[in-house]
Order: sequence, then C-alpha cells, then structure tokens
Amino acid sequence: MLTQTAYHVVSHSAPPVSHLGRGFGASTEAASLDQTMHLMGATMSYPRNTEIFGENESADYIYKVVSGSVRTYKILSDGRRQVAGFYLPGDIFGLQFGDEHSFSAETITDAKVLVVRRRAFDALAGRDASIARELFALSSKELRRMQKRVLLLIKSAQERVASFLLEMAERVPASNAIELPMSRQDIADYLGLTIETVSRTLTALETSAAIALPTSRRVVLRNRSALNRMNG
Amino acid sequence: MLTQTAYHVVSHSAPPVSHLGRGFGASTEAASLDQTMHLMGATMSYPRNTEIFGENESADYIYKVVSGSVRTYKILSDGRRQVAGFYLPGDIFGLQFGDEHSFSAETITDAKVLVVRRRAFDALAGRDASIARELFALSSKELRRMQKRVLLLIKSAQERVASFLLEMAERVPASNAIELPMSRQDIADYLGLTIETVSRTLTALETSAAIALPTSRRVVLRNRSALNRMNG
DNA sequence: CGACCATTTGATATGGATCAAGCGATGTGG
DNA sequence: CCACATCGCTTGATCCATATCAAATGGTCG
Repeated sequence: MLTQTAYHVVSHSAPPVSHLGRGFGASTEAASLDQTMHLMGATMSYPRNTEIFGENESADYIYKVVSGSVRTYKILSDGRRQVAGFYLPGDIFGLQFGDEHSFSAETITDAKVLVVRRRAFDALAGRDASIARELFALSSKELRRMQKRVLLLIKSAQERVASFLLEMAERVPASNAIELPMSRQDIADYLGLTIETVSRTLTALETSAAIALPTSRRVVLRNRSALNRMNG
Repeated sequence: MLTQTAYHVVSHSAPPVSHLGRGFGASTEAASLDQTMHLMGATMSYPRNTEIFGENESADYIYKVVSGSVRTYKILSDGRRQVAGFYLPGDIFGLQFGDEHSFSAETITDAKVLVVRRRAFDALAGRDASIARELFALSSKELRRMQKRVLLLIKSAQERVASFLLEMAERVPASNAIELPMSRQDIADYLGLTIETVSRTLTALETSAAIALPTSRRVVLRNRSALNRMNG
C-alpha cells in the first residue's frame, strides 16, 4: 500500500506541507484566472491516496488539478464516508467561503496539484474585478452542483448511477468512453449507495445495452438518451 | 381552497407582480443589510399557497420574510416535488448567483414579504464593502445549509426527522416548543421521505419520549440530547 | 351537523442494504 | 516463471427500512 511519502515540489516556491482550502465542486477555469494561478502558484506532486488537506484545517490555499484526480469527502460520526466531489485535470478545488475546510481532500491517483495562496488571490481579486467575477462564477458553479446532488440523492439507484456517468462524460468531451479513476467504493460513497448496488446497477445498464464495460474502470456510453431518460 | 387573489401592496412603491430571485437557505440578516433592505424595498402581502416567483424566471429581486412563512421547491420531471428550503420571519431568500431562479417560491401561510430590486442592491454592494461582505456571508450560509442537506439525505428516516426538528428549533430560540407552519407533505418533500414515514417517525419519537406532539403542528422537544444523538 | 382535508395507523410490497461467496487482475516471494 | 496472497469487483441469498396501498381518525369551516 502507498503511504505518505514525502511530497515533491515540482516548480516555483514551495508552500508549507500542511495545506488547507476546501473543495466541493468541479470547475473548468477561465483564461485569466487560470494564468494568474499558474503565475502565483507552486505545483506539488502527491502519490495516490494521499491527503492534501483535512477537515477543519484553515483554508489558506486554493488548488487546481494539473494531472491525476482528487476526491473531497467527509467522515460521518457513524464512520460512514460521504464523498463530496471528484476533481479531474483542470478542475479547481479548495474554494471555500469560510475560514475552515468542511471536507478533507485526497488524491485518488498519483497527482500534480497547483497550489495558490488564498490571501494573495483575494488581494488580487480586490484589484481586478474580472478575477473577482471569475471566482464568484466558480462558487456559483459549485453551488449548482450541490443543488444537483440534493436532487440526485432523492432518486433511485439507477437514476443516481446514470447521472453520475453522464456527469463524468461531460468532463471528458468528444468521446463516449470514460476512464473512471475512482473505485466502486468512491462512487458508492458519492452517490449514497453501497458498492454492491453500484456494481449491480452498472451490470444492469450493460445488460440493457445502455453502456458497455470493457474493463471495470472503463465505461462506454452506448445509449445516452436512455441514460438521460433515467436521469429525469 | 385559496387561490391567487390579488396581491396586496402594503408599503412603499409597488414592484411588478411577476417577481423573481431565488432562495435555498435561510439566514438572519445583519444590521446594515437589514436596514438597507427596509429602506429600499416594498412590502407585499400574499395569501397562503401563493407563488412568489417561479423556476426559470429571471432573478430580479431579493426577498425577506416579514411575517408568515415561505417554501422554495422544484418539481421533478416525474412529478415529484423537492422542497429546497423553508423561510421564516427574518429569513432572506431569492439570493441567487445566476440570472435565473432554479426554484419556485410559494407562501406556506399568509405572508408579508419585503421585496428589493437586486440591481439596486448590487450597485450598493459595489460602493459599500460591508454590504458586499454581508451578501457574501449569506451566500456562504446557504452553501453550508446545502452541504448539511446532502449529508442528511444519506441518513435514515429517524435521523432526517430529528435533524429537521433541531433545525427548526434553532430558528425559534429560547424555547423547546416549535410551531410548524408547514404540512407533513412539505416536510416529507423536504426530507426526501413520504408523508406516512414522517408521520410514523414523529409518532415513534413521541413514544420514545424524545418529543411531545400536543397538536400535529406543534412539537415540543423533550430530550434534545436524544435527538442530537440521532442527528449523528 | 356534514364535508373536506390533514394526519395517523395498518397491511403489504419492494428496492437497496447486508451477509456471504466467488472471480479476475495485480503484485510478491520463492 | 509460477504459486499464492491480496485487492477490487461481481454475483447470489436474505433481510429490513421505507414506499405503497388502503382505511380510519380528527380537526376545521361552512
């Protein structure tokens, strides 16, 4: 098993190893915001299954996935885990209204993450209205994703899984083939289902020719309109 | 049954009757924001079960409950209704990142609502940083409520109902007695349960002496720690 | 008093959880 | 290079919480 080897700073100055910030939605950034982050930030490398920040740490950084993938989650008092979101290359996470993270963030695979000090960023947003607007737009996107999840969680297992696949497919445009970086357990904890139900539902979708599963982590959408119909 | 009688303007200038803006969380306002709303706004009266704004209308107004209570909701394609939030006197709703509402808003009881043009408000926020900060804080609160709901919706019926009661109790401090303005159906649609399950769960909580139900709309919290324990 | 609507209560059905076992891929040590 | 352990995933059998269907009760208003 892979554990917490030393983080590897890839470029620019090195931020402290204990990091903060918080994410719950994925967003593709606009031009200027993106450029700014690259100018101000440092790229860090993490092995897979490594914590990037923990719940209740103060949210001093904003993050952008350069390569690999990340999940944010929360452990409930009864020990169950609720996965809040998945972040793929290009996605920004750690956006947080308050001072403290309400989720933890971990790499799913080996990943490179661009890390930017929130304070520097906020200062910039104060001077540059377009940056402020972009930040606001990102938060707005997060909120919308959140709303979508609330609607998802009152639906059936099939609907949840279909929604999940369509959501993932949106992020990898120009193809019906999706490579899922996350495990069935991750998906289950994201959708509020068990691993068995996720597995069975995927099998059922394959049987009904809505999808194909060349391997367990690769999904081909064969019939999007059928999936959309389930999606509600 | 009460239907759409003419709205009654109570004070100040009258905004158009077709209104917009969108709400999904409740918030008690801070001083200056509150004062500003009262200075700039008009108070409207609505009979109970009356639409204040509809989904997909443009979000031109921000609202504050003066008296009575309001629910925001969405009708799903399968006809089910998801209630997004309940708003009691003092709560602000219609806060919306985007241009269009993603929910509808209706009165639950007869209600007076303070209505303020969003544009005037935004202009003010541009000049007054403290107003901007307050608006931001409200959005932040909304987001946190949303996150709480996501966690709620993966829990059991008992946990959901207990959470709901505690949430309502927080809004009417200094007492363990809650007067619920909303029907069992409203509660069920808020918690993603059926009306029967809500009713049975309340009965069970009463049987276990966690609450008392002097009337169906009045709940007395008898054992908060028991409820908190269920809450997780 | 009677009609209507909200709520509760009862009986049964069912989707997804839980418990349990098998299977395939991947990696390790011999 | 193969045998075996491990891990992630699938599949099967059963159970249980909540939904669904149905009826009774209670409260409100004309």
